[in-house]
Amino acid sequence: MTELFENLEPKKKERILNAALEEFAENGYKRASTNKIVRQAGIGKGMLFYYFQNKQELYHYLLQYAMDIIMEEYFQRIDLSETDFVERLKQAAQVKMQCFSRHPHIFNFMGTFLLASEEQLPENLQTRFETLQREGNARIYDNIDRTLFRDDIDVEKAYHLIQWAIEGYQNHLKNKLKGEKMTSIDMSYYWDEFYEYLDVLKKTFYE
Amino acid sequence: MTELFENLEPKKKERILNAALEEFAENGYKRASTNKIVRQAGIGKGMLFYYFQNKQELYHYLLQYAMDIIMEEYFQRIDLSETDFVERLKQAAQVKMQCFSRHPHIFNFMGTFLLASEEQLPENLQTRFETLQREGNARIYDNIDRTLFRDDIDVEKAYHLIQWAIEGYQNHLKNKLKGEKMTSIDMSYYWDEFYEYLDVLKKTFYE
DNA sequence: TACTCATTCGACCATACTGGTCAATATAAA
DNA sequence: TTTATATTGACCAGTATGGTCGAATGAGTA
Repeated sequence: MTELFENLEPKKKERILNAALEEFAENGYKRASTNKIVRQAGIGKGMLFYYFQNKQELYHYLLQYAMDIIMEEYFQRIDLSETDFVERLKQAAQVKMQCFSRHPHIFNFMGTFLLASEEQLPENLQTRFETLQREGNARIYDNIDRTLFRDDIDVEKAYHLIQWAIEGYQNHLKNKLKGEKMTSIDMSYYWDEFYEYLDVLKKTFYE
Repeated sequence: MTELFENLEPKKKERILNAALEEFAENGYKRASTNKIVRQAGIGKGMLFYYFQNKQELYHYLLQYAMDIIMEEYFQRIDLSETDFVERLKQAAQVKMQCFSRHPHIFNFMGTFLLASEEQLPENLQTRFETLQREGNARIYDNIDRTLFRDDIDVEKAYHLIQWAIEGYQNHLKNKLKGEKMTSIDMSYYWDEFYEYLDVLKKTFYE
């Protein structure tokens, strides 16, 4: 069925993808409205069900699509040769930001999916998802130089605390910038602030 | 209108409160269903609109109620004489947990309210809400002994990093225990683990 | 031109649920 | 018995749902 969709003009395809990702991101699977999606995408109702058999097939397609992007444009680009944990996370944050600016709805979509886990996935998607999680973990923890840490603390705990702190900053920023147009914001200020926080983390957790 | 509700048998009152808090917590204001609330509370549809003029009045009542509880059973019980920042947050976490076990839906309800901010509040609730926020901040940051921190880092940044890290642990725990019945969990293990994380924070951020 | 076949649309469908009403009761008090 | 209060759920008009389908359009071809 979906070959029809694949062969669409890229612009139209993207409009539909974005509309659908956004709607599912905001409302989860069950509550997302196909009516809103077609309205937002600027196509007739019939087309959506011409490309996809039903709402569920569309959703599964989006999941596959989102996982592919996160794998290829985020996880795979995290530099495993960087052995400094904080630097690794710094680089990961940069790559994530690039990925986000190219695909603004992907992360919200995945976030809603993770939070809700509303419906059982078919097996291929389920295993794909588990692979994704494993790869994500590996890209953060593999090949880290543990000797950088002060030796009076548990390194595993340090990993977690640093990660939580960084996620905290990112959430804090997301809240602060909520509502503002991303294009009109000077990000360099926030990157600098972010780096300052990272320096504090290094100073405190490294010896 | 609400005096009728206030004078209800406590058990019935509580059933209605819990049903409503849960429904609004899960769905936000607009999507919450009064039908589900009455079904869950085990009362007839008519009664809800006998106690409250309409959905909105019910919602505002719940907001007031939730804010009162958070103020009196959470914020006010945070010990301002504890000047050690980490210890302050530790004690706050304990008090929060007590409050949570007495009122399991309050925090989810407030969380959804904060996240969505769907509708404009009447002035009295709005100012009440701002007071609550101010008090919450004060209870965390007032009368902290800043000299405990190592002097090669910015104390304000340390505040934030520590707070984010602790929130991170709490979220991590919430996810981990999601689905499990709270009553069947041995919390003492997780408290110990939590304290270990706090010790790491002290070791790293204090001098 | 005439015929074919892939696209595209949106009115339409049965179904479900919404917040809120109200006439009918049950219960209790006087 | 009368009066006042509590309680119910069938009912209302309105909205939204996922999905269908006949008709129209357009492109390519013979």
